[in-house]
Amino acid sequence: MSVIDLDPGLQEEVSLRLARAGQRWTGGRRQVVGAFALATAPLSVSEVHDVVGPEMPLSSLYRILGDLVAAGVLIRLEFAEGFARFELDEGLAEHHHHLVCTGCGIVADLELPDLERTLGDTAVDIRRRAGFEARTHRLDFFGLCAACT
Amino acid sequence: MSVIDLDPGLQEEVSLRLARAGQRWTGGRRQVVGAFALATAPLSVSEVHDVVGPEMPLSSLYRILGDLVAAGVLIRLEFAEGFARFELDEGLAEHHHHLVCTGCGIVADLELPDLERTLGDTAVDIRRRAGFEARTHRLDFFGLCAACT
DNA sequence: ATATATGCAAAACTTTTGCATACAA
DNA sequence: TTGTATGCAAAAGTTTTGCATATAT
Repeated sequence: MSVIDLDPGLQEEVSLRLARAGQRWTGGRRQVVGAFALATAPLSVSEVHDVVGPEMPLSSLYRILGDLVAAGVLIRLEFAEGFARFELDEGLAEHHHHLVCTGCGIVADLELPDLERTLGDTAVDIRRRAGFEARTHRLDFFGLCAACT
Repeated sequence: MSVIDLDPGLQEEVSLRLARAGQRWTGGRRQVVGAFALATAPLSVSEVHDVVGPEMPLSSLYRILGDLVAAGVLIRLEFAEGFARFELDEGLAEHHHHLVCTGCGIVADLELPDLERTLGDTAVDIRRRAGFEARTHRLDFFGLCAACT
């Protein structure tokens, strides 16, 4: 695998979150975080594996991904594909949503700043109506990408 | 398992969708659809199994769930739990969203009619901006339920 | 009668875990 | 040095599939 130069700000914030979780800033975790720093859409385990290289055993990769989720560096997503995807957690990347093409399966990131205010208001409303304390939300659109239309 | 009386309107629409997919309205599918007609939140395979009873082999249940998804009767969801959940597809139940408690894992349905108009506008905007033809969307809120707060 | 659906058994695929060794702090 | 992380091997959990039999139309 190649050495990826991480953005210093990202690196600092990631190692802080690892430290808070009692975790160390190791070569394996550096490689995996590097893969996500380059990504513009959520990555599957096998896509991360392709980036970090086959030298990393899948068992280690799964363990590292779980550790990074536990440390608040990654979040785990699923798109009804039968396997998990991961992306950088809040504060390490802009909050965004997803476009999922039901034709070819490609997943693209999408930022909707105008909608965020509305969704924030909705979260307040949900707390009043249902007593449910919404912390985060997830919004995905499903349809056909330009190539599949 | 007990015999569940399906709502006649639901039954008619489901058997229509099955027929369009070249599928038959069988006892097993009737039981499974019955389980979803009673549900107020997405069901996991094991929850459906609990309702229809242990006489139905898991292989048959998985096959029936796949068939019902193919026929447009159910949609498959995943909430990063490591397994799939299913619920009735559009037109067989009101369009709704989900509240997922990160404390106890419970998933509740939530209708947000006011937000639907905004999301529809957003879909139009996405088509203009990204050339992506959004057909449906999915919005889930994650946080703590009243009991877990 | 004929094609589809189901049950059983086996397997495939994703993900997790035990334990010995290697590494970060 | 000391506890955490990784590699290897094995297993667990979820989901899929082949084939013979049963069922819906």
